[in-house]
Amino acid sequence: MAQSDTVERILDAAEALFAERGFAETSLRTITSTAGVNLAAVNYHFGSKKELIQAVFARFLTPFCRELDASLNSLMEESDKPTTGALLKALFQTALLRGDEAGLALNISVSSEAEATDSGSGVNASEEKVQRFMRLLGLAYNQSQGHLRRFIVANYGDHYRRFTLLLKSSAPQLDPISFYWRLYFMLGATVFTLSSFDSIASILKEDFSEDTSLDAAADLLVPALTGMFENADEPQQT
Amino acid sequence: MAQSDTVERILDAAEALFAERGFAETSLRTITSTAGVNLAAVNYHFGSKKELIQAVFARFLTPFCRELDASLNSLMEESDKPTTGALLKALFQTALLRGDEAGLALNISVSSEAEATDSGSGVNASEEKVQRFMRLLGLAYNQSQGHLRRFIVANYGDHYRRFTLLLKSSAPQLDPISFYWRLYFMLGATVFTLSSFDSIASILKEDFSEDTSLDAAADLLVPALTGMFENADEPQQT
DNA sequence: TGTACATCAGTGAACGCGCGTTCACTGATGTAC
DNA sequence: TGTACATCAGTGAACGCGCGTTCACTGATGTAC
Repeated sequence: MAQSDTVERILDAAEALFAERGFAETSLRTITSTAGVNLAAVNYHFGSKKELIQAVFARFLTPFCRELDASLNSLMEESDKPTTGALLKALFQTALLRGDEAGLALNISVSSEAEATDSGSGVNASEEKVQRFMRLLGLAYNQSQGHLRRFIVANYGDHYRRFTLLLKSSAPQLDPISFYWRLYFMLGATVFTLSSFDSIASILKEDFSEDTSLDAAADLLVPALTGMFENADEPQQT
Repeated sequence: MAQSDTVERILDAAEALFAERGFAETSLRTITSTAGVNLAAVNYHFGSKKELIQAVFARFLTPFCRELDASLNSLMEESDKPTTGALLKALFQTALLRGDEAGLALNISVSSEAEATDSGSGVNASEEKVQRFMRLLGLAYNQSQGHLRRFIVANYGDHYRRFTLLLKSSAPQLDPISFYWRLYFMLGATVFTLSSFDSIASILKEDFSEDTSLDAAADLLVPALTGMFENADEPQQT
C-alpha cells in the first residue's frame, strides 16, 4: 500500500456505500472493511463520521462547481442572457461529464454482481459515478443531516445562487413565486429520476426489452424540464 | 387512558417522527416516550419496528387507495378515457382531501413550536397531514427499506397499476419508453416539492413575504405536470 | 351468586449487540547537530 | 557518518452508549359452571 492512498480508499468506499444505503445505515466498520483499512483510520484522517460525509460531498462538488462555472462563463461570452435550454444543457453536460474524467478513482463496486464487462449488459464506470452523484444529492436533500446542509450552503451556496439567478433572467416572464416552484419541480424530477436510474432502466429492460442510458434519459429530461419551466404558464381547463 | 388507544397513539407518534427524521434515525424509545406509552408496547402490538413502519403506511395508504378508486370510478362514468389533466386532478384532490377528513387523529405535533393557532402564520392540521403523507412517500422511495417496498407493492400494487394504465391511455401518442420516463419525472417533481413544502414555503415567505398553501402549490403543480407530460414531445433546438 | 380459570393490554427491567469514538502504542521517515 | 529526537500514518483493543428485543410479571375483564 503506497504512502497514503488510505484517504482515497476510505472516500471511495464511503461514497459508494452512502449512495447505496444512506448515511445512518452505513457504519464506519462497513466502510473501513470495504476499503481494507483500519477502523480507527476514519477518525484519524477525518475526525468524525460527520466530517467524512462532508468530505465525500466536497470531493465531487468542488470539481463539479469549478467546471459548471467554466461552462457558464463560456456561455456568457456568447450572450449575456443565455436561454433556459442552454443553461440546463450546460448543467447536465457538466454533471454527465463529471463521471468520465474521474479515471483516478479506485472504482470500488458494492453491487452484488461485480461481473459486468464494459460492453456487457451492465452500466459502465462513468455512468455509475453520475448515478452515485445523483443519489448523494438526493440523500443530501432528504436525510436529515443538518450539518451537511449547512456545510453545502456555506461552501457551494454562491455557485447555486449564480445558476438560479441566470435561470431566473432566462425566463423574465415568470413571477418570482412561479419561478421558485418550477425550479423545485425541475430539481425534484431530476434528482428523483436520475438517482433511481438503475431501477427505471431495469423496468424498461424487463417490460419492453429496451436498453437505455443516462444520456438518453437526460435527452428526454432536458426538453421535458424546459417545456414545463417555460410553457406551462396558464392552468388548463378540463 | 381508554381501553386501547395505545395503538393509535403509537401510530400517531411514529408517523410524525418518521416523516420528520426518517426510519433509522427514529428510535422506539423516542416514539414510545412521545406517545406516552411503555417501550415494550411497540413490540407487543406490532411485533417489531419493521412491522410498525408498515402499519404506519397501511394506515394512510388503505383509505387513500379506497378513495382514489372511488374517484376514478366516478371519472369513468363520465368517460371511459379520462384526460391526463382529469386523472392528475383526481389524484391530487384525493391526496389533499385525505388530510381534512382525518379528524380522529390525536394530532401529536413534534415541531419545535406548537404555538400556531389555526389562523396564524403556521400550517393547519390538515396541511400537516398531507405533508407527512408526502414525506413518508418520499422516504419509502429512498430510504433503503426493502421490506417496506415489498409490503407496498404486495398490498397496493394493483391500485398503482390501475392509475398508471389509465394515465397511459390518456396519452396514446406517447411511446411506452417516453411514457415511463415522464411518469417518473412527474412522480419526482411531486414527491420532492410537496414533501419539502415547508422549506419552500418559508423561503417564499422570507424572500418575497408571500404566503402560500398546499392547494396553491398543487394548482401550480398540476398544469406544470400536465404540460410536461403531454406537450414536451420533441426536443427543442437552442 | 360465588369461585376458578382464561384472556389480554400493558409493564419494568434486563439482554446482547453494534455503534462511533478514544487511547496508548508501533514503526517508518525526516531533521538537527 | 552517527545519534537523538520529532513527526506522522496507521493500529488493536477497549470504552460507554443507545439500540431493538425479550421475558417474567401484573392487574383488569370476561367466561364457565
